[in-house]
Amino acid sequence: MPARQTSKPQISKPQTSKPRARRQTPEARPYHHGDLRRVLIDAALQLAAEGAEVSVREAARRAAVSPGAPFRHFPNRDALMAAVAEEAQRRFRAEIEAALAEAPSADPLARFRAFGIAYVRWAMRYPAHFEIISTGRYFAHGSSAELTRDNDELVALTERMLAEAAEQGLLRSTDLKRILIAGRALIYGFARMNLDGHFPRWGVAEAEVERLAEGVIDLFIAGIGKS
Amino acid sequence: MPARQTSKPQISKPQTSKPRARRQTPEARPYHHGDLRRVLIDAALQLAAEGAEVSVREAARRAAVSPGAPFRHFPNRDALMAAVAEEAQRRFRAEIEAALAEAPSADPLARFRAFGIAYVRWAMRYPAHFEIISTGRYFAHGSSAELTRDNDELVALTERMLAEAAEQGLLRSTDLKRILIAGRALIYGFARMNLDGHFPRWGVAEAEVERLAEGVIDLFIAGIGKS
DNA sequence: CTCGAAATGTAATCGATGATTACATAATGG
DNA sequence: CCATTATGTAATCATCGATTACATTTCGAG
Repeated sequence: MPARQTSKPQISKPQTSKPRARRQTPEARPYHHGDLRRVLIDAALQLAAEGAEVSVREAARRAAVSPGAPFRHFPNRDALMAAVAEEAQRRFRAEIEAALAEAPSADPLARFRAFGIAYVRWAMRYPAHFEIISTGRYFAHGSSAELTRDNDELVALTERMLAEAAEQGLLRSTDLKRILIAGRALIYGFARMNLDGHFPRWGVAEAEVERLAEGVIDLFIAGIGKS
Repeated sequence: MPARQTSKPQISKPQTSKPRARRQTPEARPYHHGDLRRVLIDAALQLAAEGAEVSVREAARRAAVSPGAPFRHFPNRDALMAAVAEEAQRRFRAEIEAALAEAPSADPLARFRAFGIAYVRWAMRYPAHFEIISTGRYFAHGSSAELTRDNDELVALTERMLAEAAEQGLLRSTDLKRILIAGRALIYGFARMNLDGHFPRWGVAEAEVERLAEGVIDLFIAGIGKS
C-alpha cells in the first residue's frame, strides 16, 4: 500500500466545467469545492471503514484537494476526527433507536436485550466507526457537545429501561446503578472483545459471535431477574 | 513538548570508561551499549506509562543512541511494540497470579472474584500497558508466541475456576462457555470503560470505581450462582 | 452592477516520524 | 592476533500534521 507517487503534478484542474452550483438549501454553502467539509468527513469515514490510518492528507487526496485545504475547515486533525465521530455516533444512535422501535415497549428487559444486541451488531458491522466513538483515543471526547449529548441520551435510555423493570418488580436487586453499569460493561466488553480480536483466542468462531452475544445477554438478564 | 533540537551534535560519546562488561549469564549479551534491546523496551514502556506517544526515535533518544540503532534489534516499530507488550503481559500475569495465591483455593467463585478485581485494578494502575496488551492495535497480536501463551494460560485459569464451580454444584447453568465469556466480557468491559473514559459520563467518580468494580463482579457472581 | 472584503483553496515549507542504506567500530573466537 | 560479525552512526527518503504567503472565487453593500 505504500510507495505513493509524491511527484504527481496534481493535474492542475482545468476548472472549466462546473457551471455555477446554485445553492439549494436556505443555509447556503457552495463555495469553490462545493462542500469540502462534508466530503472530507465522508472520506475520513470511509478511510476508517477500510481499516486504513486516517490522515488529513489522504482525506484531502480523496477529495482531490491540496494538503492544506482541510485546515480551512478544521483547525487540526483532531477536529476532523471529532466531526467524523459525531457523524458515526449519529448513525449509531439512529440504528439503536430503530432497533428499539421494533421491540415490545411493554417489556423493559426485552428492550434491554434488544438494545444490547443492536449495540453489539453495530459494533461488529462498523468496527472502525465504533472504535472512534467509543475510545476517545482519536480526539478529546468532551470536545464535542453533540457527541456528549447523543451519548448521554443513550445512557438515559438504558437507565429508563431498568427503572421501569424495577417498577414492575422484575429485578432481584434494587441497586439500579450497579445493574446499569454491569449491563453496559457486559455489552461494551463483549463488543470490544470482538473488536480487539480476543475471540479467536477464546475458541469463538466469527460465525458464532452474534449468537453468543444473545446468549451472554440472556444470561445476564436471567441473572438480574427475579426468581 | 515539541521543538526538540534536531541539530544537537549528539555529544560524540567519549566512551572512555566502561571497562569491559563481562558477561554473566550463559546466554552472552554485552556488546557496545550493554543491552540496548532491554533499555529500549524499558524506555518504550515508560513512554507509554507517561501517556506519551511511543516512537522508536524517542526510545532511542532516551537510550542515548542514534535513531537507526533500534532497528538492529527490532525489524520495525511493531516488533518493538510486541516486545513491550510481552513485558507488560508478563507483569500483568504475575500480578494476577499473586492475587490468586492469596485467595481461598477451596472456593472457585471467590477465586473468580479475586481474579476479576485484580484484573480491573491492574488495568487501572497501568492503563497504557493494559491498552497495549489488550487491543492489538499496536502490533499484530498473533505475532508473539509468548504473548499468546501467557494469554491462553490466563484464559485456562478462569476456565478451570468455573469448571470447578460447576463440579461443586454452585452454578445455575451448565453452559460454561457462555458463563466464561460473559464473565470476561464484564470484567474486560468494566476495565475498558474506565480506560476509555466512560465513567465520568455515567456519573461514576474516580474514587468510586474500584468499589463499583467489586459490586459489579459480585452482582455477576450472584447472578450465575445457584438459588 | 461593481468592487472590495471575506471565504476558500494552492504552493511551499517546517519539524517529526518510521524506515533503509552505506559506513565505521568494537567484541568474539578460531 | 586478526578476521568475522554484531552493533551503532550518519545520511537520506517519503509521509505526516501544521503553518504561512499568496491566489482566486464568492458575496453583499453601495
